[in-house]
Amino acid sequence: MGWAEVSAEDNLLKLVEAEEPDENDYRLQEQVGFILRKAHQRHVSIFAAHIADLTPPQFAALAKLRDVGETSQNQLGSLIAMDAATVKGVIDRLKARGFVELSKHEVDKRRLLVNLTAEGRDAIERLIPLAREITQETLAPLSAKEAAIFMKLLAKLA
Amino acid sequence: MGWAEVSAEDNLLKLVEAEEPDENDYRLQEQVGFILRKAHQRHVSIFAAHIADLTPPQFAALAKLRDVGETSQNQLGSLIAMDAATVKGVIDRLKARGFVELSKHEVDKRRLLVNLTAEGRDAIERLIPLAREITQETLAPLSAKEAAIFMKLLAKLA
DNA sequence: TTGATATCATTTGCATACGAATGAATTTCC
DNA sequence: GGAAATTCATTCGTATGCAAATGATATCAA
Repeated sequence: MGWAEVSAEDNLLKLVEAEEPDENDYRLQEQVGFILRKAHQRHVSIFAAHIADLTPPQFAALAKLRDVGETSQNQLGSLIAMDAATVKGVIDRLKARGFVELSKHEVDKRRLLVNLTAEGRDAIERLIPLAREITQETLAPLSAKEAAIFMKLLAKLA
Repeated sequence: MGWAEVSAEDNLLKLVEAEEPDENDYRLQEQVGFILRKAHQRHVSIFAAHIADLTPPQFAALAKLRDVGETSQNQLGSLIAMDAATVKGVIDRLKARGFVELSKHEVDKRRLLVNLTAEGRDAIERLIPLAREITQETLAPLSAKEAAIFMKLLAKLA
């Protein structure tokens, strides 16, 4: 096969590819959702290796309560991106462990107020240094500059 | 208070800060794990809006079976990042819907082989174009160049 | 004021996700 | 060949995560 024929075939191929970029070609491992799920799994695993007795959602609830003080259960949920059903379970388990206490709102009787106990406050203060390590280890595959770019883009996406 | 005194205080502050960069300052919403969780939630929500009758893990199983053909249940799990317990539930539900069929490995009697049914193959072929839209919409907050960078860094992280 | 809406919380049902324990079958290694 | 280790799959328990339905309370508006 001569040089010109190969070139013609190449050009035809390119034309076809331009029309149908990847008709039969769907690569699961390159899809953002699939990799996002794996990255999240990896982070949860790193978290568990550093903080064995609390899950990331439980930690998030304690950390946010430390920031904002007493809030209603649903309000806390919206601050840490959990719907009402999910946050209830998280708070129930934190209450069972003595990290938070619940009380009724005086005025609005619908609201259930959540607050840290002394034990909960001790726990979150003790765990925050470990959480810093978790963040570092999660980002460890990236250079400092890459990590900064990644965080900016990830925030845009979330 | 004189100029020199202010300067001395500033220097002291800077020294202290250099030792303890952010003792009391832990911002949950800036931690990679927290944002990763939110980004993943957003993607799942976009997925559900486009593909209502299948979850992302179920879709991943079908898409991978389309790629590799018949495999054992555990092997499929490792290809799509699911442990044995999780993949079993996913495959059970796909089987109940007629998308996959199970058979015993002739030689190695421990293995449970999974394969697409004709219906499963039709479904995945039909859904792949929607999955492309899901990827696009998930990445929509980023420019093309940003998306390319993000995917490269995310892959490094996962 | 009261009737429609909206908000807060709970419950149920379903679907990941994973550690740990178990049992069956296979492989490895002495 | 046979004991030990490994692999495949299942089951159980616990913990998110979300949709949908429900009940109680609050707010809005006619």
